[in-house]
Amino acid sequence: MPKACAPLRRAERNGRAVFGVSMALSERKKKILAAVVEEYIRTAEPVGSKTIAQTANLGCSSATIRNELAELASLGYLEQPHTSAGRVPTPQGYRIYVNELMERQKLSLEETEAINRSLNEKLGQLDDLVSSVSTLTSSLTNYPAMAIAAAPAATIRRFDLIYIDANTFIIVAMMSNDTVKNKLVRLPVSVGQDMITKLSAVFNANFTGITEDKISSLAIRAAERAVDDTMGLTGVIASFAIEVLSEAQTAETYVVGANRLLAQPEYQDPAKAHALMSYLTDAEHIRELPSVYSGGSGGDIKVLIGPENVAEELKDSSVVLASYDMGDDTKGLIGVVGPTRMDYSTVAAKLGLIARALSERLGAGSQPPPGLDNKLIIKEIKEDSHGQHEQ
Amino acid sequence: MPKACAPLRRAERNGRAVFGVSMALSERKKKILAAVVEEYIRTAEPVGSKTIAQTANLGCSSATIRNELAELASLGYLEQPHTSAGRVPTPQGYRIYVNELMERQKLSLEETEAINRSLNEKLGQLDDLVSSVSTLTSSLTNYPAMAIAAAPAATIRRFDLIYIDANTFIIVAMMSNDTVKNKLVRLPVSVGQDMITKLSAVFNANFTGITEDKISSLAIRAAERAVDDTMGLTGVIASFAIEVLSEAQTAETYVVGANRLLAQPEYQDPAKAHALMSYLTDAEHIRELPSVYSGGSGGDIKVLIGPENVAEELKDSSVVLASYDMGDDTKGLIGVVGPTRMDYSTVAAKLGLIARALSERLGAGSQPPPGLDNKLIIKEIKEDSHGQHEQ
DNA sequence: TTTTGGCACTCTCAGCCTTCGAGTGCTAAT
DNA sequence: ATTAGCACTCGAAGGCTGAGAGTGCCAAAA
Repeated sequence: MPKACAPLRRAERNGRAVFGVSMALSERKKKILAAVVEEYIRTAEPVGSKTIAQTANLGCSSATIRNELAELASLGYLEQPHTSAGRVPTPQGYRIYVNELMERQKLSLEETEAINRSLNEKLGQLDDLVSSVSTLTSSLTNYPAMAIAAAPAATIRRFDLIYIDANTFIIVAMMSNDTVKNKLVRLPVSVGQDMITKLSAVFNANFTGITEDKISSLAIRAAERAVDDTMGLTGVIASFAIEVLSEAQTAETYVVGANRLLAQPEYQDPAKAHALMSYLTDAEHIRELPSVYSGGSGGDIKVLIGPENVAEELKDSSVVLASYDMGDDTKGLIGVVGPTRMDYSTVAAKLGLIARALSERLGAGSQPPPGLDNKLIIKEIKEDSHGQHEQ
Repeated sequence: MPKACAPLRRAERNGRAVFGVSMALSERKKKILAAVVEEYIRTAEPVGSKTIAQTANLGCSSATIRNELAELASLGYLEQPHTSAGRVPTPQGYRIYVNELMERQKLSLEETEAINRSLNEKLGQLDDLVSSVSTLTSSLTNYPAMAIAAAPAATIRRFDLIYIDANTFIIVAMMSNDTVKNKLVRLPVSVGQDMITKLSAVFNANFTGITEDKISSLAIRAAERAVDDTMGLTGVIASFAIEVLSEAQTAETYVVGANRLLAQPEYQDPAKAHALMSYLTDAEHIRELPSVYSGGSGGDIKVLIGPENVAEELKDSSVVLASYDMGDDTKGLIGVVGPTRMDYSTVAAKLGLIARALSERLGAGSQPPPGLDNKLIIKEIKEDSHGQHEQ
């Protein structure tokens, strides 16, 4: 019968705060809550008083723990699936855990290195940044991951028309966000080099530096007259411009590893898994995430637990988000979805590391390139080529 | 007691062929087999003699059917999950059904139109052809779908270097398969317009029309000397060329709608679903499909039933493949994965329709463009810009 | 010789009951 | 304030049973 178990200070009794709100749990309650959450995260089974008495070594007996558990339950941080089962954290319980109790996990040196290594590799392998980041995050956390690159409205900085032959030319548009878009145009009629030059001039004069909504059919008509275009070439180029602009506006999203959900016991029910996977699969839904992230400024990790999510489909899952800086005005977001019983501390640590690493690489490398090591430059500046896509 | 049930010809008795092999099932056996397969496809439940006696109206009693079923079972076309259950088709049973019994389904006019309409829409909406085709196929069949565009080794037809400012230029490569690749290059040092011109000339002279393996470091060194390059610019451009060439070689693949598996009763077991989904998620695996398709020449539909698949993961699923013609030498493949109890006739019909429609659109539109209707041209020739990706 | 009605038999599935064990809540003692 | 102890609750697992679906076979009918 050890006596190591310090009695509560009077004011703390019953878990009431000394002043006001519910923020004051006795030290012991905190420890117990944390133990329950961690044990439950590990095993996915309701946690009983005995287990806690053994693992967390407060010097209390299971009976004492039982009393504490009952109070934590009446405070709304724990609940019982049924009368004679152990306790399971409620969303509020997880919230307290994430906010106050969870120890910010330090990844081991090996892990950190492993992540850095993968980052280097992956960023080179696939050429679509958003896709690689998402793939990487998913495989590092073992949860489905999403990545978003929200670009602010871009404009076309400059047009180049490359004359190939009488029936063919290429449109190249250099965008304000330093990406380059192009298209090959084949014509059923001949066009001269001079026409191409004229077109180029007109478009550079009238269609650069403006956003999509500023392109009026009037302007297109005007351009058509200006170059004396009877073949609809102006239209072709204008369409390209419009398309490229609207494309630059919509955030690029990627979701990878949805199938990993099936490994989690909470998604053993195929109907549940299906519902969530379908939700994640729709890019529209993913695009809504940044508005949700709003709170945390750069680098911050935001955790949305169960019902804290707005989307009905996510109500009993959790989402962890981190933002990274893409150098120009672009902000990227990476996130992970999982059961509420998610390993928050590890996920948060990994997401944070990835986000920071990305910000450094992209943020730093972008303005003045660091050197002329080909491989590096290529990977850093690279942006628009095309590859095969996973999932 | 109807007498409509024609007796078997003597030679057909016991399902033995008149000459040689097993290809001769009595008419009645065929009808019964087809009925079992179709009923099982519909309900996913073992089919009993009574059900068949009622649905397929051969004028026989259930007892007769029972005898026939027993023979079909001993021939290996049907099996029983347990002694007192109905019959379920074996892979061989499905094979006979697909080869001989299945009526080539004619899609209704509405369906055909619906598909054509979606094709028009989708081909315009998303800009990545392979992705759209895959998405479309999946949503039309309600099974996971994959699409592959296998390109024969391409070469670079021509380089253009666009000078932006002292620190910046764009590389544009026009490929032999009529796609265009580009990259923006930022430099830490200044380059003159003249240098850019020189580089362009050298690369157009020495690095066009060759495949990746023909680019030697010797040639790059030579080019470097030719333009008197001390800044590694040659390397940057060469790297780009190599990358773009190898990228053009690897087949572009896309898999969409893996989550649809979860709707099928045979994948209610999350472990199974997970295994298959993970398999499908890996682009490497998908790239192996064309070799499997080998058999069918263009337009043909190929069906792989259960154990006919080479990959272990597909051994109790089926795959339906169709190829389409992408105009140039490129062949595309679309496919659908599902349980062996797949609705082969509908899926085959839909896949066929999609493949034919694609071949027409892409094959026809490519050589001499049909007219100068912008929207159309844009969609048909379009190939390289970049959008958001589903899934 | 083929078909058919009939019957015995088999096997699964769903429901019900029982048992077992984990875990609680309460109480009395410290 | 803590704890040991005990009665109690409840779900999960196992066994049993009856119902139902379906078969296989046989003898009679066509």
